Amino acid sequence: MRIGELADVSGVPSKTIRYYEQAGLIPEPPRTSSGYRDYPDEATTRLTFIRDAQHAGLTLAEIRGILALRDSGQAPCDHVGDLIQQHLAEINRRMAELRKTRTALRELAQRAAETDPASCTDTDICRIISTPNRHRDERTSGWPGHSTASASR
Amino acid sequence: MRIGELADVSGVPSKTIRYYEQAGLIPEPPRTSSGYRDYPDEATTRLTFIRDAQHAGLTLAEIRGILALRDSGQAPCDHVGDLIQQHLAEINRRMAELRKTRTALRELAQRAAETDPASCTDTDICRIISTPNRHRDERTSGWPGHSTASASR
DNA sequence: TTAGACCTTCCAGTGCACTGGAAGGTCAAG
DNA sequence: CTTGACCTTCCAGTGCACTGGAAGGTCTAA
Repeated sequence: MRIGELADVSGVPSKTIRYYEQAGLIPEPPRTSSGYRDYPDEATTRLTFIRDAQHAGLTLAEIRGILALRDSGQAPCDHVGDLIQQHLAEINRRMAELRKTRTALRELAQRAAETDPASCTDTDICRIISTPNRHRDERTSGWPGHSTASASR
Repeated sequence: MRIGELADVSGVPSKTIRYYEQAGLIPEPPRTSSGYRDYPDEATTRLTFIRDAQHAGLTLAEIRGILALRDSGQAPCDHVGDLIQQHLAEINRRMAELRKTRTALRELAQRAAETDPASCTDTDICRIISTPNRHRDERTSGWPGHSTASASR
């Protein structure tokens, strides 16, 4: 498979695929006689994994580490086991943070549901909501006063 | 509370706090007579939320949107409800991706546990594992051959 | 009153993850 | 044999999220 086809099936641009190679995320593929990159089918799986992990918020450096671990396959010394555990802990940490954010958002949805939607007829208000601080020097300080009884953590 | 204290209690550098203000993530606080920023206690909660959401993989633009929604408080028109639902969907998407990554990592841990740790005595091998492609022009193409029976998705 | 810690604005630089474009080689169809 | 799509390398630029540093004002403690 040449780079363009891989780009099509994986949804990752050719440019980005070359960049990933250069960044050590995917190994250098064999070349055709004319110098074109010639990818095996597994390449799509790998790119899919990279994109999944990335959308989940992992950096390329972290993903590179995970992939390297995975590629090593035959040499899982204690150190590698530790690394895997570290990555798992990191992922669990991130999921916890995502859950917190989701909870905050659900509370918001709750508040929104409880207020009468009919009370908003002017589209300008919504525009203000979606783009804050576009209209400076308001009279108010802007700090929301909703119950935040002293800081946690 | 002045910016330095807020930085200390929240763990977010003063520079970054000013940057968040300029970026519309936190409102402009009142100033002391000498022009120093004077933050209310809620500021720490807000910074904590920003950091949580960020560690979860949300961009500042997304977080800004969520905070703006939250600040609006009293004007939840249908449009705002939609936005909340969009953000929730996005977060669920990200959590699904995080779960996929975690599953991949757990399989890895499984493989590592099944192989004899005593088979690895040389620290060099581990060093190779943690920093791939630092040693180019190897004889192998580098593509791992482990069972990836045709691409999914 | 002066040292030192803290604050202000402004502007420039950094690292990550791409992304665009130039300049040129390859290949199948017309 | 030429057109056009595809590929190659290399280098430069972009957007995001900071981060550092200059130049200067403020405040407390010795």
